[in-house]
Parts: sequence; C-alpha cells; structure tokens
Amino acid sequence: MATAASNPYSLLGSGSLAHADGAGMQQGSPFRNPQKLLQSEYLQGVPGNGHPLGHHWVTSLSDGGPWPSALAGGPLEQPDVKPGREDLQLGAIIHHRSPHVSHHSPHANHPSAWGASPAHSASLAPAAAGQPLNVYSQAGFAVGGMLEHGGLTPPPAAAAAAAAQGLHPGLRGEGGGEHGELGGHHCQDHSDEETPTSDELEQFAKQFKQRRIKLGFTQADVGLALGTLYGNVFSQTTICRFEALQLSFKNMCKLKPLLNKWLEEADSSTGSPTSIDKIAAQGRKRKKRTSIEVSVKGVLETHFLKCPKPAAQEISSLADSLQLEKEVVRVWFCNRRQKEKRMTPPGEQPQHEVYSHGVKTDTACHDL
DNA sequence: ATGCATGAGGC
DNA sequence: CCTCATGCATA
Repeated sequence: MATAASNPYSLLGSGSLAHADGAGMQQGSPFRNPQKLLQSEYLQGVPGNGHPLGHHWVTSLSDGGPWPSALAGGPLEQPDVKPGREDLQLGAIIHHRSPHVSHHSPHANHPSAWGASPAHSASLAPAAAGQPLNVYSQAGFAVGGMLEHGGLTPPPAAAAAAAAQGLHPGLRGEGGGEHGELGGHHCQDHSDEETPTSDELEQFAKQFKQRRIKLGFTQADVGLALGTLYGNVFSQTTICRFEALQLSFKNMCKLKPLLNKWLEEADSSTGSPTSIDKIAAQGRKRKKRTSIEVSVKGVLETHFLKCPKPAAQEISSLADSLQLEKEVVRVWFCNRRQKEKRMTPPGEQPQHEVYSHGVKTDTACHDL
C-alpha cells in the first residue's frame, strides 16, 4: 500500500505520521463485524443498560434530540439548486400540521428510537416531485460530454428482469409485531409521501435493495441515476447505507422519495436511455485516510464509553498519548457519536420498543 | 460494507 | 467545537 506517496498531506511537516500504514495491513481482525466487539463493550461498559440487544442508539444528548421528533422540522426538502452543494439542512419548513393529525405535543425530549411515531406534522414536502429540475451550476469543469450513461440504462441482463412489479413502493406491512407507539397513532395511508414510519422505511429499504438487484443495478448506479434524474447525486456509500438503514431517521426520510422515484423510473424505462450529464466536482485533496490500529481503537472505544464527548483538552492529551493527531482523535469521536445515532443498532434488527431513558445526564468526565 | 474525512450550519 | 449529511478510499 502506498503510503504517502501520492498525498501531499502526509508529507507535511508533521513527521508524526509514520505509523499506521505499516500496521494498517496487519489487521487480521474480523472486519465483518466490528460491531460485535463494540457491543460487548457496551454491555460491560454501560451499567444502566443491560439489554442484551444493547441498542442504545437512542441516546440523545440534551443538546438536541434529533431524532424522531425531528420530523417536525420537515425533513424532506426538495433538492434545491445550490452552487457548491445541494445539501439542505432542514429546519426551515414547518409549522404546518396536517389536518388529520392529532398531534399531541411531542416533546422532543427523547429521541426515541425508530418505533416512535413520527407521524405528526406533515409538512414534509413531497415536493421533490414537484420540481425535478435542478441545475447544478457548479461543475468544476465542463464535462466534455463523455458520460452518457443515463440514469437508467440497465444492463442486458436486467432487461428481462421486469418481473418485480408486483410490489409497490408504498407497501407497508408489519414485520410481525406492532410496536408501542409513543404517540399512539399513526396515519398510515399515503403510500409514499408524508412522514414514513420506521417500519415503512425498513420495508422500503428491503424492497428497494431487492428490486435494485433484480434490475441489475449497483448501488453506485443508483446514486448516479439519482443525480442524472433529479439533480442529486449520491455515492455508492449513501445508497448502501440507506439499504442498510444506517442513516439517521431524518436522512432516510429525505432519501426515500428519491429512491422511490428511481424505482418507478427504473422499471418503466426499460430501455429508455435517460442520458443526461453528470456533475463532476472534484479537485479537493483529501487527507489520506488514517488507519488507526486496532489496539488504539480499543483505547478510543474505552474512552468513548466513559465519555462520549471529551473536552478539547482531553482530546489533546489522549491524542498525545496515542500518538495521533488531535484532529484525528476529534474526528474519531465525532464519527463514533454519529454512528451511535444511526438506526440499525449494531448487529440486531431494529427492535420496536422504546426504552426512553432519556435522562442521560452528560457527566463531564474528567480523569486527569 | 465501512472507516476516516470534509464542510455547512448552529450555538 | 458540535452535529449531520455525505463521500473517498479502503478492507
């Protein structure tokens, strides 16, 4: 593995990075499920939480229960056109409750898990459907017209695979068990618009994956197609995470309509080359991925359990003792926290039950 | 499929 | 500095 050969970053003045690369390859660890390990650690590390399933992604910090209730903020927004990036942080649309929704005051205090009925407030805009056209006015350079692989140009193999139409997108079926809703109601009626429930998302993700495969598309294809079709390109990573329910609830809600549309397009356009262009925004030099040794990761994990949000100084000393850049450690914690908030708790299928032990007092953990 | 990273937006 | 959405690079 080339070390810093091609990246300017490593060559910087900091010679402190002569590390991981060598060790990086020696990771004979079971990468299949690193989560297992985490899980076990959690169990022993988290006293109050002895659930065998250990799903405590419900953890939410007081600084903002992002989750289920977040829907109230209007998670879905249509892709707007923004030079640079088109990501939209929701948060602007709102107070607009649907008439049929009773809406009890959902206290955003606990970020209950997925089982929570996010059904209140329906201002999510299905608008994505309204105006599909977007112009990405920022292509680093004009594409000389090379990529004309439309969003949908199924490989021959997929051509015959049009049999999957039996299921429709909006199909919601209970996986086999109602979950106690917090709100106690859900308005399940519309197939796709409105706020989906976690169940719906689960179902959808599953179906999506199946169909996608049947049609012969890769996750990357889909990501690209979304871009050519609706203006929002996504990477294979994102599609993958969607299918695996590894995105935040909000994020899942935002992507669902898009993917849904793609599905429709996909099976209908069996042969119509929706060729458009694609955007290419590159040029940014990324820092080479620092691979952290397993042993070091272990240490970090331990610290994380003790204190998921270490202070800057603590990060510094930790970084120092681990011989890592402070930034690396900081980012590690950020990512770790994020992971904690995703669905699909490590290993298990999302359970529908809400253990709202929302009172997670952030204890400033100091140990110096 | 995932780990580490970037960046916008928010306090 | 954090959160959150996202993705390059990699195992």
